[in-house]
Amino acid sequence: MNELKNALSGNENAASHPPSHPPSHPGTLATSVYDHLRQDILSGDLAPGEKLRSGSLRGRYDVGNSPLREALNRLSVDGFVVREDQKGFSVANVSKRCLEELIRTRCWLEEVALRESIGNRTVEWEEQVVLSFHHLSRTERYLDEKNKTPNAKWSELHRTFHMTLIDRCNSQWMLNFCAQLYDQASRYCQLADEAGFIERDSLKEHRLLMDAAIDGNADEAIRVMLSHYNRTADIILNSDMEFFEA
Amino acid sequence: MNELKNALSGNENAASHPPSHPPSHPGTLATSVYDHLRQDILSGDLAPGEKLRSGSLRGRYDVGNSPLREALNRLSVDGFVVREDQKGFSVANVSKRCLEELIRTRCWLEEVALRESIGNRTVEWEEQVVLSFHHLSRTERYLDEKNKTPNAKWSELHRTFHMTLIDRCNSQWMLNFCAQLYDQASRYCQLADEAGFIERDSLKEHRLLMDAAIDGNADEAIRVMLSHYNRTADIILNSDMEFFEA
DNA sequence: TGTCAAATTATGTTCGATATTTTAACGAAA
DNA sequence: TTTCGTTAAAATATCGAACATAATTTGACA
Repeated sequence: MNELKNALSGNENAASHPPSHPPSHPGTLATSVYDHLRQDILSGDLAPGEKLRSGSLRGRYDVGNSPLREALNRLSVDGFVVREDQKGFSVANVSKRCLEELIRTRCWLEEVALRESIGNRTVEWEEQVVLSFHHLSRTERYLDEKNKTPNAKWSELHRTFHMTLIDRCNSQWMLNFCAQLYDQASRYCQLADEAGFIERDSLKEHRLLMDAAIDGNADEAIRVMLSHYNRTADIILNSDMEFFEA
Repeated sequence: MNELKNALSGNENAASHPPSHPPSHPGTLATSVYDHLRQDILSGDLAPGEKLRSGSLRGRYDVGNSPLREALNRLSVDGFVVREDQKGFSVANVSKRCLEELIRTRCWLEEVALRESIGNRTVEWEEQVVLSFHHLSRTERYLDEKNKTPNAKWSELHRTFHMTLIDRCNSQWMLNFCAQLYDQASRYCQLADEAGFIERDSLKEHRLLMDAAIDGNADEAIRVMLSHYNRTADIILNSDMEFFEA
């Protein structure tokens, strides 16, 4: 009967539990809904602070109560969704203060992670870094230059590049934390993008970062990376995001 | 309409999931089960690697399927439970390698957090540190010195002391990460305790840590703290825990 | 205009149905 | 006899829908 379906979807990597960005295979409905919800929150399709009523979401994703609840619970631990006992779920809010805290934390962690990773560098790692940069450089930031439609492929490659840099830090915990912070920051980027983003030469910054990293120059790599993050944060903070201020 | 409500609820974001040790009030059944399960895993009552069948757990906690599933999902993001699509849940495994990774990560994060916290220190904070140490010093490590029955009160105060130290790091993310790592490490401690723990003068170590911290001597405080963590790790690694290796 | 209670809505939970995985049994080939 | 592969049966996980409970709104009344 559906052995065929099984055979086809069979080769899905276990990949333990590193939050891989590309939606994992719809092994269960709950997981599928989790991926979709996460994507919709990340993209701003579900606005910050928005109440997540089970009724409307059941319709939106065409699923029952149980898988929906599972997805929401997982997201609430991730920090994308806020749960209040007896009062349901809502999309996590954003604020300038939260963004500052987020970026600060991210800089702390990635500085350590990058230094370790560079300290443990191998030839394979250097090649991965070079390759992921190359892929990034060959991909357009926006699908449509006019409307600044974000290119999902670029987002994925950008994430891969940054995660590859710290990949050798030798701590799955660290990688998970950094991935979580990356995704949170990415949400701010996408939300700001909606409100008209400011272009800049991010490719050059990434090249500098890569060069320093594969040269084993940890101090320089960290310097470049931190200023890269801080500049990004400044741009977002100065953008006129509808969700900011009060 | 509800602009007012939004404005009011606006500043209560973040703090997503401050894992307070004392079981939160049974707001919902799922939350209650979450607390119990977490406690039982932490204490080793549910052994590492053990399969968590919904049937037996439903009986154990006397609840239905949904709240149980909710609790398990939350725990799986916390890292106490491993979820595999279509194959259910099981208690996270432990290993020497995992412990080393855990401690390494913890040292990285807490070094940053403690330095920041000391940098931002205030009179109130110093008083909190002194007080939490005092409470700790007045509480027995074991309820029963003979059998080395762990004193839950001491565990809670110990956690509070360490969390108070880094409380002023000015990042809820950092505090959540450190709390998560603390709880993971605490699980190893409790498991090792089962297998006969080695006593040591931990109070003296804590006093040194406190003294350096309230003196604003960050370097010394960090030195003491890291050696405290590493020594703890060594003791556990050298204990004959039944769950280690194969 | 303010307060309280009924009505309404939404959330949390239980239970039963369905799909998947695991276990066990059986039999053929080495 | 042992090993391996196949198949049926049991156990388990996932899901949907009805039920119970709590929060919120509505509207009557003072």
